[in-house]
Amino acid sequence: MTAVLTARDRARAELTREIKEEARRQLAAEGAQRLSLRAVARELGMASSALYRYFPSRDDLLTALIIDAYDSIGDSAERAVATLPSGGARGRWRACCHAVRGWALAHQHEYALIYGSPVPGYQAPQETVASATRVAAVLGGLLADAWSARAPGLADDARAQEPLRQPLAAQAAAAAAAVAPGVPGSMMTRGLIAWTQLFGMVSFELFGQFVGVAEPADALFGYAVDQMADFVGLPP
Amino acid sequence: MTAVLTARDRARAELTREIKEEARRQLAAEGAQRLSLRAVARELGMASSALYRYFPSRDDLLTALIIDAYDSIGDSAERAVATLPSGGARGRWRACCHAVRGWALAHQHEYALIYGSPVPGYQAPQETVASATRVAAVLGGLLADAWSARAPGLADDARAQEPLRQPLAAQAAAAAAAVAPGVPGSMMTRGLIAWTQLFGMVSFELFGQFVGVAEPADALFGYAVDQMADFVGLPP
DNA sequence: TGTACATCAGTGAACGCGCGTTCACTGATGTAC
DNA sequence: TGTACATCAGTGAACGCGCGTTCACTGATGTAC
Repeated sequence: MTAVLTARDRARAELTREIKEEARRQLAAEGAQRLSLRAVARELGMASSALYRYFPSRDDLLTALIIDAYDSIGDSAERAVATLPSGGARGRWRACCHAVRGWALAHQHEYALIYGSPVPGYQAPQETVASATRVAAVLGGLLADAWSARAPGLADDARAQEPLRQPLAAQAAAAAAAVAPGVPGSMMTRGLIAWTQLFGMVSFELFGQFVGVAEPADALFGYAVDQMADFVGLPP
Repeated sequence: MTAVLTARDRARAELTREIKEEARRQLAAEGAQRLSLRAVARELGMASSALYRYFPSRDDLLTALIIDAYDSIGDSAERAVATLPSGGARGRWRACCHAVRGWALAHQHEYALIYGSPVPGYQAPQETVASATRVAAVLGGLLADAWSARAPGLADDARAQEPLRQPLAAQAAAAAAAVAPGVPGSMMTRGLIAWTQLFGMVSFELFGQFVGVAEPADALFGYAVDQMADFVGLPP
């Protein structure tokens, strides 16, 4: 046994990647329900039974794709924010929100896989949680930055510190502890609301609710992003 | 030919209803992808080919269910508002939002059918639009009421009349003309944002994004509804 | 370094399933005269 | 009111499809001595 990968190990890693890539291609083309092990194997020129050496079942392949999708959109959001280290909280907020929408438009079926209706009969395992949290963590980080850099004594301050009732106060405190340390409950709750607004709007656009109402949705989206930045209390 | 329905006509109407009912039952139990004509026929004790006398294809049955679902949630929203004729715009706003969430929780797969990721290969025909608009029309109606009953000269007034850039101004004007006559563009745009927030939050709750974050989501939802009422400019 | 054995990847056939849709048919219901 | 014909509902068999998964197998790669 050696620390260097054997040829077998390398081949295995390589093929695992290829299987996921082909599966992702089919997912993008046809959607999750149409994704079939047999079609993936066919496209890869191997027997369908061979895939079982790599993924014990179709659900496990789906899980891998789900994790990859969460990581991919999380990456986008993180990179968008990282390229603007000095952009101010609002600039980074905008960048993050637009990165989310951009990723969603470019990966519609992957977006549907993770933010759309759950695949029937499929139960997402615990392993997806860490990846699923990344976008929320970026937004939460911005709230935390803005809060810790606040000008003390502003009117916003008071509003951000309105007391909340239980169980909302406890939920907000737990969420803040997880993604936005130091942020008070009321501001955190507003952050949660803005979070649902962001994905609600992207989903409406992708899933066809904007047909005849807001097409293209670029302007509405940009406006909403700024309104929500105000709403959560980011400085102008 | 007579105005009275023949026995044949009555039987046909009856069976059409029964088919939709059974289909809805399976939809609720298993989700849209698992809905099959054969299973419906089996449950009804008839040959699967017999269903083709009533629906030319599976997609047509789906369309009928989609329209029924939109009408059902639209009914809920309309009735919730109608029972509070003197409740004030905010009370009716709350009632409408809670009716939407309540319906969604009680009809999860039907909700997913109309507000979740589109069924692959299925294209919603034009006939669904009228039913799909009903909830938005209720919310828009509340905006229109609040706007026409406003106390002139308030600060809110000015904010509601901020000018918008194109194409947002045109989209907002068209939306207002459709569901909220008289409402200025900026207020209408806020209404659209609140609309996406409402369904975004319901979808997050139903589709599992709140796991470990906001469970139960009642308190957060109630809070968000009030925040959005403020946001669109409803009086307290 | 060479050999004997164990591990693993990949094959191809098969199982068992359920689906949407078509079609020629039988028998009942409705219609025109 | 009675009869001849047309319309329609429902049947049952069949077509053709694709799927996930299992299993006994072959041959290549890795490991221990």
